[in-house]
Amino acid sequence: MEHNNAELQQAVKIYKALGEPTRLKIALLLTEERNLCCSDIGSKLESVAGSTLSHHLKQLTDCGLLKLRKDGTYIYYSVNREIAQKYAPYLLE
Amino acid sequence: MEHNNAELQQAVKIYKALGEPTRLKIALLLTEERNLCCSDIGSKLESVAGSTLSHHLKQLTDCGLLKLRKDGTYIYYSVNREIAQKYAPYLLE
DNA sequence: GCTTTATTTCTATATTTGTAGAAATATAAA
DNA sequence: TTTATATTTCTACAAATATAGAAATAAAGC
Repeated sequence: MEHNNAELQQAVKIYKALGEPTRLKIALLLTEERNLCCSDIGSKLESVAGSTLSHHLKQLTDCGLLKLRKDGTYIYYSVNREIAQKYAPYLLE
Repeated sequence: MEHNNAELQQAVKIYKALGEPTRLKIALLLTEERNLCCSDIGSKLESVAGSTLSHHLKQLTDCGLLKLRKDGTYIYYSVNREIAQKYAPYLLE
């Protein structure tokens, strides 16, 4: 097994990110529909403060699970399908 | 997407279990080598108290990721490869 | 029976984490 | 420039969690 330490740490980050109900829902939303922005996602969830959402999106992005594209004031998020395939194909089912 | 609520909750549990360094290491150990008992695992990790290990193994078992087989005083753990394949094939790489 | 070994449960504690309000930053539109 | 919208950062706090020591439980061997 060639799981070096850096890869192991990334795996922990990814699984930690997905091991929380709101973040898993966000990840699933973004596999169904690409290019949603923060407020789009907020409106599809129930009662999550903007600051909380931002915090969750940061974790999902930092671990490499989400890609983002900035456009003006908006930031559009999508799932990095390669990473999802490797670590959590359940998302893509 | 047919992710019903029960399945979603299991997914959260699985990813939460894997989102912690010690537990991820345990899961990886058990994909390499089947049928290790609690104390075998303890001796392959560094400085983890028995009670802590028991706690981690419970989480990994409760979410369905580990199977166990009792034999006398020993409990042998193995990875449920079907679950791993679905949720975290990274473990099997 | 007693002793040893394996594991769990109980209890406590320090740390991490999810949450949101308020203030700050950034960009666009009027 | 002023206003509105999108997002982040700061701050605080309650809840969850990882940890381990001690006691309890369970099974095997003597």
